Amino acid sequence: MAKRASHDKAECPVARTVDIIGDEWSLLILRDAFDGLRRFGEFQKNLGLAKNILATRLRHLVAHGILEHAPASDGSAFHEYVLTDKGRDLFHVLVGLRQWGEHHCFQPGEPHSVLVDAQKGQPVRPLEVHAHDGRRLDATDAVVKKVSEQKPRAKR
Amino acid sequence: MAKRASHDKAECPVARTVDIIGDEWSLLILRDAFDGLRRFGEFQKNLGLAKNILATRLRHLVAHGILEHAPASDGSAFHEYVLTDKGRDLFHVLVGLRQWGEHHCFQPGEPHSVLVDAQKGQPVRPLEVHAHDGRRLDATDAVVKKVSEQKPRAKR
DNA sequence: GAAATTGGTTTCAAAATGAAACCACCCAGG
DNA sequence: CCTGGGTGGTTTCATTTTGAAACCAATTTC
Repeated sequence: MAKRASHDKAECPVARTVDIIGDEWSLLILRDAFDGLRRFGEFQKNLGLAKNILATRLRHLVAHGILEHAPASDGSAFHEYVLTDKGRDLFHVLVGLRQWGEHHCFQPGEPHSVLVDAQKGQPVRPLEVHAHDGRRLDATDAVVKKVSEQKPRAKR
Repeated sequence: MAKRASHDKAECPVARTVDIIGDEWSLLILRDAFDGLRRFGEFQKNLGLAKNILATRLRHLVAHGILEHAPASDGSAFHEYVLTDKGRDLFHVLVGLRQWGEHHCFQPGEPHSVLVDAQKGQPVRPLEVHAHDGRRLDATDAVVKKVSEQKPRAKR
C-alpha cells in the first residue's frame, strides 16, 4: 500500500526528470561525476554514503543512460562510471543548484567552492532564462502551457 | 545509527542546495508553486501525495525561507504558501530540470507541457552557461575550484 | 603466494513514507 | 444559530527505504 510514487508517465518534463534524478544522492553523484570522479570507490569515499545505496543509485543512473559503466581507462580490469551525453546535458541543472546555493546558503564571507571557466579561471556567469526573441525572463514572465492548452499541430 | 546524512555545512553549494530541496516532493511542490498554486489543498490534489508528507515538506520549505506561509489572498481566514524572493531564485533550477526532461524523457512526437514566454507565447530558449567574458561553456570547459585551491584574498 | 584493495551483496535495525482515520476550525445555507 | 461540508492539518500504523556493518569474490600489489 505504501508504494513509492512514480512520475515517469507525467506530461510534465519536470516530473519525469525529478523521477529519475530527484534525490539527494543521485544529484551529488552527478556533481562528483561532473567533477571528474569515475570509480565506485571514489564516489563512495567522497560522498561517504553506504556502499549498497551507492550501488543502487549508480545502477539506476546507468539504467537511465545518464552514466555508462565502462572498462576502466587506466588499463586495470576494473570498471568506471562516466557521464554519457545525456548525463552531460544535466550540466545546467547542476549549475543552477550551485548558483542558488552560492547565493542563498552561505553567510557573507563564508568560503565556498566556485565554478570557474577552465581557461581563464574566472567564475561563470549567473544563469539567465531568455525568451525566444532574446528578452530576459524571470519566473513571472514565463508560464507552463499544458498539452491540453496547446494548439493542435498543423497536419503531419 | 541510521541517521540521515546532512550536507548543510558542506563547502560545496550544490550539496547545501540539495540538502534543502533535493528530494522529489520538494521539487514538485516548487514546480507547482511557480505554476501559481498556493493552497495546501491545491498542492495535495495536484501532486497526489499524502497530507502528512506535504505538511512536513511545506514546513521545511517555509523554515528555509523558500515559501512563506501567509494569510490567504482571497480574504478568507485560511493561509497560503507563496514563493519568497529566495524561492523565486530557484527558477533556473526548475527550468533546467524541465528542459532536460523535454529533451531526454519523451519519445519523439510524445506531447508534453511547454514553458513559454507569457507575452508572446513562444517557448523559452535552452539555458546556456557563459563564462565571465561571455564565451559559452559546456561541462568540460568549467571546473570547480575548491576553497583550499582559491587564492587567499587580498587583505581586508 | 599472501595480503590488501576494489567493488560489490547481504543482513538487519532505524528512519522515512504513505494511506487512512481523526480532528479542529472556518464558512455557507437554511 | 445550527448544521453540514470543505480546509488544513495531526496521529497512527504498516510498508518501504536507508544506512551501517559484515561478508565475499575478483583483482592487484607485495
